[in-house]
Amino acid sequence: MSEENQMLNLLIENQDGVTEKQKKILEAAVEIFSEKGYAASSTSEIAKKAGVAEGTIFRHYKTKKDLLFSIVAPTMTKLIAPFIIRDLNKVLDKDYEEFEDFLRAIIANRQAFAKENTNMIKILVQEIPFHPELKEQFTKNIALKVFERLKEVVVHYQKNGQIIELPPESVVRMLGSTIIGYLLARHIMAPEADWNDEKEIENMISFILNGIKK
Amino acid sequence: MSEENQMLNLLIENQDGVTEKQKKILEAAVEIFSEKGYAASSTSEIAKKAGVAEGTIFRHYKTKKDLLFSIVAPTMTKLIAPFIIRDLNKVLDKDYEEFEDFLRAIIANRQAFAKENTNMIKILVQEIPFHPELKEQFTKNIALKVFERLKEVVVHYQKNGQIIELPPESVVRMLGSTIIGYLLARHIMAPEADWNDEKEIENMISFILNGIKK
Amino acid sequence: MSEENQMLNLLIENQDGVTEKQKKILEAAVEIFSEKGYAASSTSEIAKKAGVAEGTIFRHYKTKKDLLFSIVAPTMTKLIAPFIIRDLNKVLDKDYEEFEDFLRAIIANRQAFAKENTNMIKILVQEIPFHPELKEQFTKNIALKVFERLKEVVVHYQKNGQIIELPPESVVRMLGSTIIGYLLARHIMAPEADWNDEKEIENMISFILNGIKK
Amino acid sequence: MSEENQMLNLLIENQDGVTEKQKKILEAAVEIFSEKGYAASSTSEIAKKAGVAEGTIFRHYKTKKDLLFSIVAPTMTKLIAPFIIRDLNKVLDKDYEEFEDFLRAIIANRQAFAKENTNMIKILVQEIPFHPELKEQFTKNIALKVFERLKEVVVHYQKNGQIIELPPESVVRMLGSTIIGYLLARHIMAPEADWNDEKEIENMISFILNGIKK
DNA sequence: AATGAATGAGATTTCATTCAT
DNA sequence: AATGAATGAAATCTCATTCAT
Repeated sequence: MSEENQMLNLLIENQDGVTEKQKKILEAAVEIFSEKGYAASSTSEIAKKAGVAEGTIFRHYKTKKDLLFSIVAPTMTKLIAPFIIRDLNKVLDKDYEEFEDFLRAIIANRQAFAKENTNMIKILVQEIPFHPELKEQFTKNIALKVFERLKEVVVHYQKNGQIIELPPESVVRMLGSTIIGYLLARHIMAPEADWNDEKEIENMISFILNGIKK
Repeated sequence: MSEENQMLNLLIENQDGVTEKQKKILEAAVEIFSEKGYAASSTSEIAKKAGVAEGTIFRHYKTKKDLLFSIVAPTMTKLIAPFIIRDLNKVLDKDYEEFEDFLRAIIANRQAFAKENTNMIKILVQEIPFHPELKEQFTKNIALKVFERLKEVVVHYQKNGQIIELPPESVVRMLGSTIIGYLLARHIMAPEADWNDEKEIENMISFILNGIKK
Repeated sequence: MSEENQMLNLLIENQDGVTEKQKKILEAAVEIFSEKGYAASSTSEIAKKAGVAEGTIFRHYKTKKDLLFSIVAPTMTKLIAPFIIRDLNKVLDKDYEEFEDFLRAIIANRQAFAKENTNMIKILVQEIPFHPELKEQFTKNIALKVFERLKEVVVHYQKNGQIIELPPESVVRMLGSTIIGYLLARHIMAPEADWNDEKEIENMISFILNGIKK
Repeated sequence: MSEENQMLNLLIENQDGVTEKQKKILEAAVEIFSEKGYAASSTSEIAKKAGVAEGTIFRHYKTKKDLLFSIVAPTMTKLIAPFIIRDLNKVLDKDYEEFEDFLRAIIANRQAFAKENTNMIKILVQEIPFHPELKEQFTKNIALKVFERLKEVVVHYQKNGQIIELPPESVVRMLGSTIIGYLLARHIMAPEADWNDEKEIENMISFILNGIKK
């Protein structure tokens, strides 16, 4: 389980004074929230799975919503966005000569991320639409920041003549759709199907670069 | 409101013996489910919005889950899939000479669908992951059927030399990702942003056909 | 029990659409609140004593506080104040020639009231200090109105030379202290002691009129 | 604050081995109990206000009720009653010639007491009715003793012809009502109103002595 | 068919109290 | 002595569902 929850582990390590029980609570909550959705999960079930008394949950998190937010919010603000930015910086710094190499790198990177954070991603995807506070944080801390950075990347490769001169926002959106679409199908919607990742990714890169016109 | 719920209206018309109250219940349920999610919606709120007594809901639908299913299931089995298939048939029958025209037609068609069924789509997207029965129906009745039909279309255009010789499954998936990604962003995630649909769609078509390589 | 809760009965009769169960709930609540105080009373105990399910309480009163307020607030605004005013009006209209007769009448009247509303008075006395909303209502609807009216009475008897020329506010306060002090001791603090009401009241009247100086 | 809690300070000084923390706990408890009532106060809130850990309270007081009683009981048995008796003795010893002077002295004395012990008085008044043990102590240690002593005083002044020949119990009760009624209004019920103490007291004395008959 | 009061199981939350450190 | 994490019993409250009218 622990390998499957990279973000959660970082989240726990990142705070100090987290007791063993608290850790168990967070782990149980992530598992149950991701499986049933926040609203359909009961604190008593979380307590049971965590092996603590129900009261213990509320000693650490004032309300059930608090528990959700203390999982989701720092994951967005402290973990996801910074990591993505950092990775994009690496990419820009190393200055992949070829856009194709950049593409391959970023897909591999996101693929690894999705694999290691399936549950957390499920929670984000499911709960953000229902909690305006989360939606706002998501927009401000992830969507906009990552979008901006990716636009810079695109402009960079447009300048050195490797990418077509479409509006960079559109390019980013289509890039995003394609990659995220694949990752959702691969890890969230049909993880049990048997996928030939390598080939799928090669096809995807070729699609992105050349389209499907003969 | 009624214009925004094309599927719901068809759903209602398609059954006979649907009373006025039942209609109100379904309308209220769709609205509330899509706004808060199934698990966080209460039957009493639905009753209030529908202007009926709490008991009336249970006269028509044995359980709350029944209510959800009687909205979602027939929408999938009787409405969405057949419509898509029918539209795809139209496309094949009319034999759009150019794949680009086909693409343009199908995007316009799905765009119209998304616009007219925002709430229903939200419910589907949110609830399918949590209800295996729905997931199965979705897979069997929509995903597979549509996928199959689209594959035929792709093969058709591959045969007449307009589409590249990638595995048709991959082509369909990438086509799907790109189009669905756009529609979700456009109608579900950020419907309030001001979009220049025409231009976005042109860019998308050009991306699908030619990729982004210069 | 019913005879001991005149105000409660009026309260119930005064509203329409009060079900049998609701009546039982109000009766049980008044009894338990007056015995243990609001904060120390549990809704489950009230439900048990009322012979209803706990949920039934919350169907009629959104919160426990709501239950308290729906007992206390209308008692103050609709029952106590109007009744006192009405009685004082009777007094003024009948124009008791002698202040002493007025005094005797009002004491008898308040004595009867206290006897018939012990529980309700206990609740008022105990809870008003802890709930600003109630305190405000009490001040506005009872204290001030009754005070004003009593002042008029005092002025009336001052004018016709039966009462000394002290500031009427002070006279009213001292009158009030004496009478309320007696009633609280008699009905709330030591109701089980054996009281010779007639004699006590005569002494009190004589005290009020002549003081204790020989 | 410390000046406002004379009894509390005496209470603390009167016991030995009272640690600094214990003192803080008692101070916090008095403040919170008087503000919200015993039943509505939580030990955790008291701990927070006292600046100690939650467990620390229970190191010194076995239960929450213990905490209440260790504030209220000794205040009644060791402090209030002895003080009143002592003051009354002073009065008798000094042999105020005039009953009026005695009255003035005792009112001033009680006024000072009320001013310096508002919170403690609030707690007594609120909690005694709900705790039979406290009620009994109050009756035995305060009510009866003080009552007895006051009766002696009254008899004394009746003998030397300054007080009317009513039953001394009634005289004491009416004296008590009048004075306590004023003090409660003045310090507990409407402390924020602006009072002209001197004048009020003069009126009260004149009322007690001469009644309100012209 | 429709109502809406009533139910009771279960959800969230509070809180006095215990106990290992 | 002091801490504060942990407990679990009980409190408040919610809600799908039933049923008499």
